[in-house]
Amino acid sequence: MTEEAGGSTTMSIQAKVIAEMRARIISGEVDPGAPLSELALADEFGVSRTPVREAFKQLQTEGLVEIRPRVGTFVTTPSRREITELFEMKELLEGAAARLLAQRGRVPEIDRLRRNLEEADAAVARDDREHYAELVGEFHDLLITGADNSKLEAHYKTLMNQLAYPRLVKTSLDQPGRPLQSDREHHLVLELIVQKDGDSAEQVMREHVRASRRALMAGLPVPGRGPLTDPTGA
Amino acid sequence: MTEEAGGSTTMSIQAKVIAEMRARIISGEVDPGAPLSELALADEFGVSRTPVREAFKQLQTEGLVEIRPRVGTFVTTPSRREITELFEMKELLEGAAARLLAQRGRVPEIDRLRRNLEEADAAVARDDREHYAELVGEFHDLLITGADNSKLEAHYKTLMNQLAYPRLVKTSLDQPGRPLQSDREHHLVLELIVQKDGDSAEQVMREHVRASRRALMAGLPVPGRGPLTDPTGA
DNA sequence: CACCCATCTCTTGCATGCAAGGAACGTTAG
DNA sequence: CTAACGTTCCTTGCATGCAAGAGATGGGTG
Repeated sequence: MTEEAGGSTTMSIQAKVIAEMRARIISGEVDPGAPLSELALADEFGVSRTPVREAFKQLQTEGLVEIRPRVGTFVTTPSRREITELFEMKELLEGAAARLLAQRGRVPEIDRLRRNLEEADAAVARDDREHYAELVGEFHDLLITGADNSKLEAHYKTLMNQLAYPRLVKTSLDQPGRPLQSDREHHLVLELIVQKDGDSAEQVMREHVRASRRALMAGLPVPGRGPLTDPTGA
Repeated sequence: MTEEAGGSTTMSIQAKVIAEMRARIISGEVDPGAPLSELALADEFGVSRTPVREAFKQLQTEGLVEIRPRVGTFVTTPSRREITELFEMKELLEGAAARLLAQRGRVPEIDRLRRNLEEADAAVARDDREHYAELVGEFHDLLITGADNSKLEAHYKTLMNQLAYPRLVKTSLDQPGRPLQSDREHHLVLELIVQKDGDSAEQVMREHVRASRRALMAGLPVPGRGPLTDPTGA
């Protein structure tokens, strides 16, 4: 959160552990609910338990792992309710970002959003869902960045990490017709932003988030199934 | 963030350190920018450096301290820009909370808000700013709690901690006429919530936050002064 | 056969020791 | 007197050892 991932030089080894573990969790490389042994990770990275332990502490604050004292550390498994809450926050923050960006007027991010949509149009046209998924991520990131509020950006990233969003996007885009619809909604939002109509931009953006959430939920396996065997998910 | 403060029993000593340090920073007991020595704190709490160190790690993720590698750990000093950003987020989240609460309809928090305002009216009437400040904090907390979104609540708390809000409220209430005005705005917001007019509730709540921010900034010492000697405040 | 209890192992929590890197200070040269 | 340099002290980063607690596993009993 504070330092961004980069080269391996000048990066403390615990920063590397944090970046690596975060990537694994977000990408789904490690399953939700899976136990993370300090010792095993330490051996794997060739370091002692200490930096691994401190990495866990930070990942816990970010909401990615859960440390149960004297028991173990586990990858967080968001309950259904939490997922709903996370999307509510996503809608809120992205809507606000759209409005803020509209208020800022002509800034570089606008151009980058334009280029993003040009590429996206092409990707949709040739049904390249993989690439389109990346562009969707970039679109939302650009929107947030364009709001020019570092706190909003930081909290947004935390939320997306908890959702393991990159993994989810593809699911929603597998819904028939969703990519085209999504692309259209992006165009509309950008247009309203360019017109400096902040209110409408926020409104449409929020509706877009809700739509994407619906498409996503529809593509999920089964309501009660998944790694949510844990009864703590109230 | 994950565990709430409570009795000293069954609480790991690092949790105690975290709670204590957080309280000190928020209350202003330690000045922004002040160095926090691991060793000194460890001695004071009668523990080793390890739990203090882990506490720092978490407080850093919460944005309350800054760990400069090989140099030291310091209480964060939000730049002027960051304060603006934090208030922007405050406005956003509290506005959303008001709307969400309005949508929820009749819930216990509504009654608690009513009782809060009754007490607040009395406090304002007898010019008890101290007590009113507490009630203001409770009002906003109840609003957030009433939104029934744990993520929103968690992020809100983090933001308020970064603002060292409890300390700021009193400043803003020292503006002449501000308590009465503030109390009125609270009443209006609650009324709109009861009427289930979410849109208006959000709008009025956001305006209220902006007003309180203005009152607060007006009461601050001097724009460029204070512990903000750090030129990083772009 | 089912259930309860003791033990045993694996987990993390904390204490401590050592090393590397900054920053500040005193010193010395110009 | 000023400025540059070398040294010293203080800071955190990491490794390791020990102890306490939770969970699993086995044996014993009703």
